[in-house]
Amino acid sequence: MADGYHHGNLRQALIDAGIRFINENGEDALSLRKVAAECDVSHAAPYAHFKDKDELLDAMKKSVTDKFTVELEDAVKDMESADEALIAMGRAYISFFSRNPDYLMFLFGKQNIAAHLQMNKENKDDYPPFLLLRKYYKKHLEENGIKLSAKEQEIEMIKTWAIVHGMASIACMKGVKTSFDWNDPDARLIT
Amino acid sequence: MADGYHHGNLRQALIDAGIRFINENGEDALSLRKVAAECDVSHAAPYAHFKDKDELLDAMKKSVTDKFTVELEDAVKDMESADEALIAMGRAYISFFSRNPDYLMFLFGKQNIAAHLQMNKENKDDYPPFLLLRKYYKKHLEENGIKLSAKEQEIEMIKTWAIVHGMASIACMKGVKTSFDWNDPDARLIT
DNA sequence: GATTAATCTTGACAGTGTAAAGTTTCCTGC
DNA sequence: GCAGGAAACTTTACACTGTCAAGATTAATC
Repeated sequence: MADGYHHGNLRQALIDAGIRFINENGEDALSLRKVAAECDVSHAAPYAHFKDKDELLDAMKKSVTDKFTVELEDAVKDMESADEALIAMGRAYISFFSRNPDYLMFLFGKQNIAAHLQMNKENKDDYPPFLLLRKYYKKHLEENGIKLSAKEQEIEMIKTWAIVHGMASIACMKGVKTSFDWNDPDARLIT
Repeated sequence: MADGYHHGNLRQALIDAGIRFINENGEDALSLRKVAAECDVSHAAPYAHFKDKDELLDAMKKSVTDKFTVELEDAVKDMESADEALIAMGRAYISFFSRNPDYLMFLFGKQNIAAHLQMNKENKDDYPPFLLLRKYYKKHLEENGIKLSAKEQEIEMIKTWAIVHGMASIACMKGVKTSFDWNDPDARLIT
């Protein structure tokens, strides 16, 4: 069912080829026509599945985000305490982008992560990794008997996310060389 | 001297027009030809001043980085203690990108900040904002009589930078809505 | 088996970055 | 003052891009 005029599953093939392509050549070099060619299909074929280039990029971002979320969930899954879970999550977060530095800017580059996820407007901050953080951060507060106001809670949580996301960002800055070893397990991330 | 065949100061005019353009239309919409047209000059004229589009973009980034650095230095200048200086610097950092969210991805988007700054290869991490942080962080350690190994020092400093840069990044994520007020002076940034 | 919808191809168009060759102006030494 | 060369700019050209419209092919439905 993959031969002949109809491709079979072109939509997914385009997404996969696109992700493979930016891994090898970077986002800038990606063009609709090359992705189409990679799938042995004419340059206008993608328009049967995506409104425009951005819609393909959004689908690719969603696919990468899914992989990212799975890694975070895996890291957290066998941890006994919420504290351990948070640390494991932070390490997985940084590790993911250290291994795939191009993904950081691919995912957050346009900064409208709401666009490629279909976030419902009532609950705007349901970015999956953020949801996971929120869940374990709450658990962490409970387990340690820490009482904070809703506002303080949000601030502390964002600070936790910020340090992790900031480290991932710095780790991905090719121009800045630090003596920091991003995979050093001795470097504590969460205070 | 700005009329006729020779423009006078086309190089700077292109940089300024380019920055103005991405402020209004975003980086994606920027093209060499439009910037050239904005300066009333033919589409190939920029090649007398820049090797290619990337070189113009690098010059624009350098210009934005300079403005950014000035703001950081201004924020720090009248502070008495290094602790105050660090906090002021962090707020100025976040404030700058909160006011100009497009700049964050413009500066760090390609992640090769070494490219648009002429960093000498011996001292790779002399990114101006980073140099400023290093200076005041050292002062902070001295003033408070804190003794750390070189490695610990680096780790703590990166953590400080990470939380500030991470907050700036999150503040710029249009898709993620937090209840965090990025200009709230009560939100302490440095521990 | 005819109709219809989905998928894909072909051809076209304006916009892009960039290179080559030609034109205009400025600058320097005499 | 003026030749000659360097710098700045224009014109022309080309390959590549995203996107649209029209047509061809296949799959799905009744």
